[in-house]
Amino acid sequence: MQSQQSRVLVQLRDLILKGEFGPGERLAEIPIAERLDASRTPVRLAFATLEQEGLVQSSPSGGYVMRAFTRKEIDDAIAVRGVLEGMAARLVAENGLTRAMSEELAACIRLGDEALAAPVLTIDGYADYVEMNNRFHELLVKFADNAALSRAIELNNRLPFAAASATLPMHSSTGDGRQWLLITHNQHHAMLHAMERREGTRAQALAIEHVEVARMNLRHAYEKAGETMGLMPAMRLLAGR
Amino acid sequence: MQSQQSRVLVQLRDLILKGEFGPGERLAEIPIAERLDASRTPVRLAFATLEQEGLVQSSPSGGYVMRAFTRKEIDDAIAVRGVLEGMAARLVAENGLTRAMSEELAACIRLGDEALAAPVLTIDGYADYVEMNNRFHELLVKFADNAALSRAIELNNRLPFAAASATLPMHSSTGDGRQWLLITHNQHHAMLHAMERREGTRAQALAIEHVEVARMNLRHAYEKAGETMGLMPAMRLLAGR
DNA sequence: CCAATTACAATTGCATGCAGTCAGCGGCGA
DNA sequence: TCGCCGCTGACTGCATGCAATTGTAATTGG
Repeated sequence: MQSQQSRVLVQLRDLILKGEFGPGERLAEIPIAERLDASRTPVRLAFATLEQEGLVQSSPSGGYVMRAFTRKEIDDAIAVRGVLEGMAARLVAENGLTRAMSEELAACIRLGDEALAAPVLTIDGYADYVEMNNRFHELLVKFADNAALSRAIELNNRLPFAAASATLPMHSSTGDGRQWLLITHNQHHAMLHAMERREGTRAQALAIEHVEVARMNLRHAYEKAGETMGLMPAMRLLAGR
Repeated sequence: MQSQQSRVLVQLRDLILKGEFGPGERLAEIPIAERLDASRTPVRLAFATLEQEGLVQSSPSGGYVMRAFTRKEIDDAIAVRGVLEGMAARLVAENGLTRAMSEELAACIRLGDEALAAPVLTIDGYADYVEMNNRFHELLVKFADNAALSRAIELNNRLPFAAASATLPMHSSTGDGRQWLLITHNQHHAMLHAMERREGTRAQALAIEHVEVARMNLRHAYEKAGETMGLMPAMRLLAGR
């Protein structure tokens, strides 16, 4: 049995990321404590952590309010992810992949190949791709073997829509979703190829370019806000400009 | 009058960074609460924040213990700072400096010029240089106008010896300390020059190269651990390897 | 009718009580 | 003498009480 505070933290973060609270909304301790079946103390602890993560902000008059995210903030965070993952890819390439690392990444990519093999993308195939994508990015960071880099990427990924797979659902509503997955997956292939050949600069450039699709998805989501809102309730956290 | 929890957080972080606690040492709530003249609650809040910052870690059996930092961790964090500040410099260069920004950076650099003008570096001149250095790096990040980038750099700088001026005292004990300051300050000049001319790639490369001096200082400090320990008590947080 | 002031209710920040748990120490047995 | 077991003391995690402050609403005065 885990502690109350970690349970509350996870559940509260989930609620926030599900768009349960509107931007600027006051987050009162007592209702949340009752809702998560805990006392106010672990809730306050969770707030302190969530403030560090940038999901809530402390109100000058006390207490915490839900943050709003501008489009620029998300876009900037994705750009930062590109630079950080670019560093990770470069480090992996420069340090060289062991046989085991290479295998693990290749196995991961093969899962993506299979998910995209069918001419029409099923829901399951899509879910498989998302999982593969998350795994690939995690492995990349892990193999870079740089704790500060891992921390920076983790912090950055806590922002809504900044993480690797966060913007994937945005174009799934359109017919050409599969096409973009093919393109980004080709970048995965190229990154592995570059890292295996110790081409650090190429691997880095690919990782940086890789996030441009995410930025494009974000742009797309803003234009079709109505459609994406349905499948991504957290969109309401994005303030107008 | 500020809140207890922010006061305790700042004071406790100071104590830690002054090397008050040894690596692995258990940080008991009650003695710390008494020492900082607060109750256990704000101390617990501060621990939660400090854990996010990576300065303390929660013990599996409850409570928190002081973290130890390996040499590789610090070295890696400095490398991450190089990449992030490189991104900042590139963004500033690409977006273009306004007249006011350019002036502010130039004024900052002039202070450095003055501090280094004397043939022998006085204590005051050294302190001026440190302040100028901090300011220059702060301005760089601020002018990049990217919140996610600022956050990442701030988090990274919380690690001991990762921040811009943290490794400066390390070679001040040696006679050639002024020489290295001249070199790094020349890099400041070059970065401003590159940014004014919108040479993004050059500005980025300079910022990345800029941290190599810090890494060298760290190496130096390890070799002369005995000397540096006197003026930087936090060195005891660095575990052997 | 509007604005200002006051009173009240709710909520936060902090302190502390309480129970569960872990660690350290001493004693006992082999 | 060494190792193991049990006990006790302390500390953490959590809940809750209390005071101060803020936000709100109602009432009164202009």
